[in-house]
Amino acid sequence: MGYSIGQVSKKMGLTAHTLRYYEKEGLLPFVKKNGAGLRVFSDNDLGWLELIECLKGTGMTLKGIKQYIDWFQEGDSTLKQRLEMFKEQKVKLKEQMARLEKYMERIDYKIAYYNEVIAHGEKGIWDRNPGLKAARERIYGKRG
Amino acid sequence: MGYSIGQVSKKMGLTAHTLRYYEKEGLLPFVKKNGAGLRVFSDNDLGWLELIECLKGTGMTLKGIKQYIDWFQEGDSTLKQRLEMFKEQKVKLKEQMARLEKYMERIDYKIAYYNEVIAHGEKGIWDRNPGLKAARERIYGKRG
DNA sequence: ATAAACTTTAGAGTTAACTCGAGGTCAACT
DNA sequence: AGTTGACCTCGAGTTAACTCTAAAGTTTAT
Repeated sequence: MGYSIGQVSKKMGLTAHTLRYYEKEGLLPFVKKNGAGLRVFSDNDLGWLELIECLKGTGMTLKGIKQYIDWFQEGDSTLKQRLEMFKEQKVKLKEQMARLEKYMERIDYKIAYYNEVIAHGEKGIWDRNPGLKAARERIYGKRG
Repeated sequence: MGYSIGQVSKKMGLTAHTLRYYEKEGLLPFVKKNGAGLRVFSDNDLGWLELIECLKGTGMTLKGIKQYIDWFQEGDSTLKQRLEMFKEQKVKLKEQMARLEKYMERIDYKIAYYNEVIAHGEKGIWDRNPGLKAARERIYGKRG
């Protein structure tokens, strides 16, 4: 029910330093301290950390995340802003996913290319492997 | 056949400053200069910039990208390293894509949640909308 | 009871990746 | 001839997000 900073550090894959830094930046306004001044994280705090991970992982800055947390703390008057923020984040995320698909194609091509060159040398590679040639042209256009 | 730094800047969405910075860091070893000392980018250079974008976009640092370019310039003796690098990058990219799918679920949930709260208030939300409740439990587990 | 392990704060330092500014060259218009 | 605009180099400055240190207090294990 209550976790030390070290336990949370392990669970979330963040250093204790980073957790304190996040708190200092206003990202963890709900974390309590016990009588001795040690932080005690609740399950709810872990939920916030997962949300922070999600937003950070989809390209939001800590400042943007803090904005959301501030809105949350302001209460119901900011519901629309918060919804809007997630909608924007979803658009960005979809773009990002599309970009990664493209990158994956390019990397797959590179892997196929290097496999081919390592196996049979560079000479005559396009005649030998028309599929690779097609992939190359799909990705790079005429040039390369 | 030859592009100025300004043209490349527009084409690639990078500032001229950034392009010069990349060159200084050893990421564009093939860019030529004309008699007046102005950079002249070729189509091949644009290809390199696209690869840089791809590797950067899949989480590689500029230092890592430079490593690849150095290997490339060393010639055939580094073919295996280069293949290995792309294979590793592919693994990371797959992980990243899986992470983004998770994040998308969470964001979709948040959007559904805020839509519901804005439309009908927070009271009785779980009874009113069992699908939302199920989504919530799928994403957050027991807590929230 | 005492050592080892963990946590605290405040503040300084680091890293990656830009980002900018000053001062200068050069070609093209007016 | 002068102005405009794009380009050059060099070096300094900025930003985000950590990352670390020191000195002190707390908890846990023997």
